[in-house]
Amino acid sequence: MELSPTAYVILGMLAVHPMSGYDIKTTVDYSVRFFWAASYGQIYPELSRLSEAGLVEGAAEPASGRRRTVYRLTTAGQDELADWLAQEPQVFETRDEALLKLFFADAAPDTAAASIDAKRRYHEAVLAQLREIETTGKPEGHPSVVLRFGIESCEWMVAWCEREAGRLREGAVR
Amino acid sequence: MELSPTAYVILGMLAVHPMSGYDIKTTVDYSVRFFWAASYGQIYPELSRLSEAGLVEGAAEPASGRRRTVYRLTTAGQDELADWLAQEPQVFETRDEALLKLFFADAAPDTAAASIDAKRRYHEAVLAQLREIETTGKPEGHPSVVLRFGIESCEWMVAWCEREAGRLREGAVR
DNA sequence: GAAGTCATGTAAACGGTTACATGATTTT
DNA sequence: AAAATCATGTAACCGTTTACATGACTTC
Repeated sequence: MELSPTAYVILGMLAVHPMSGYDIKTTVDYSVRFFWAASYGQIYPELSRLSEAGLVEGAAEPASGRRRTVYRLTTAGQDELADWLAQEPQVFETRDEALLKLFFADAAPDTAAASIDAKRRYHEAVLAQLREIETTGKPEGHPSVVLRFGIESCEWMVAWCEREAGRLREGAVR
Repeated sequence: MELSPTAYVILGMLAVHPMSGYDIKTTVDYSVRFFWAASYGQIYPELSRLSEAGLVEGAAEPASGRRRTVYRLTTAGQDELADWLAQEPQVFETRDEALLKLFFADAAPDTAAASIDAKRRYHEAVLAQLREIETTGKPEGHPSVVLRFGIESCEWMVAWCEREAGRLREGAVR
């Protein structure tokens, strides 16, 4: 079967434990969104497709009066997820507007410092969120490895921005 | 004016010196594509739009019989680029399928090593390309700062993958 | 002569975001 | 009573990729 990576995010989340589309969105926003975001506009239609394909199964489980559909992985869904995990990852993409502006900064050299600054602040903000997740969530297993990656790579990014901002101030680039 | 970031990639490239759509694509593939890719399907229509908006100007400059349109920035285009450079960068996005698979690897623990391995090989490949660009292109000014960022961040990524692969082999995660 | 490169462009499809709509429950 | 949260979904739009089409010149 050929599914979009975002479909596998859903399968992966349901592998941990059954949950609603709303729960999936909340969990994604708390975890993988830093390297794979997902919106309601994807999650709900994708859940329908996965259900039709027999990879997940939804059951009405109203919580305190609110209608609610909790999905769980089927055996076929577990197999599909395992197959995907065994395949070589293909997608490595970055969109970094700060690097883009820095690259073109010869056309307006006095903007370079602000671009590096914004990049530093972005990574600092992510770092704060990840540290929050580390202390409140106390993740284990492979998610904790990925979280450590996030924290350490952000630390590296912040350090690079500080170092390069310093070099700019010294006039090393012009 | 509200343009897509990819439009600014075009403006930025033309700020260095006038060139054709084909040249822009070649240059992008050799430089910013690691953090901002662009395809012909974007470049040619975007050049038309920018031309209509008066930000670039095209002139027929056939090279050895082949028809060819060389674009250059207008004064308005230079202003537009400078305005954009002065604005705070907004887009910071990463899509990393290896981290995604690693995150879900509790569902198939023996796949984790291969995902980290693939990530390491990806960054090694990029590193080789960037080092090639460094030796053959000898970039200066801000592009060289960005290139150094690319090289050093890739080195960090490769080192992280090696370290974490080692920890996995030692059975530190399960 | 074939393959590769220079060069321009379009159309379809895809993945994803944003905004909107709805409505119940819970918290302030 | 109002604001926030839980919960589900759709429609429009946007940016991007991929595939295709065309054709001339250059290199092997």
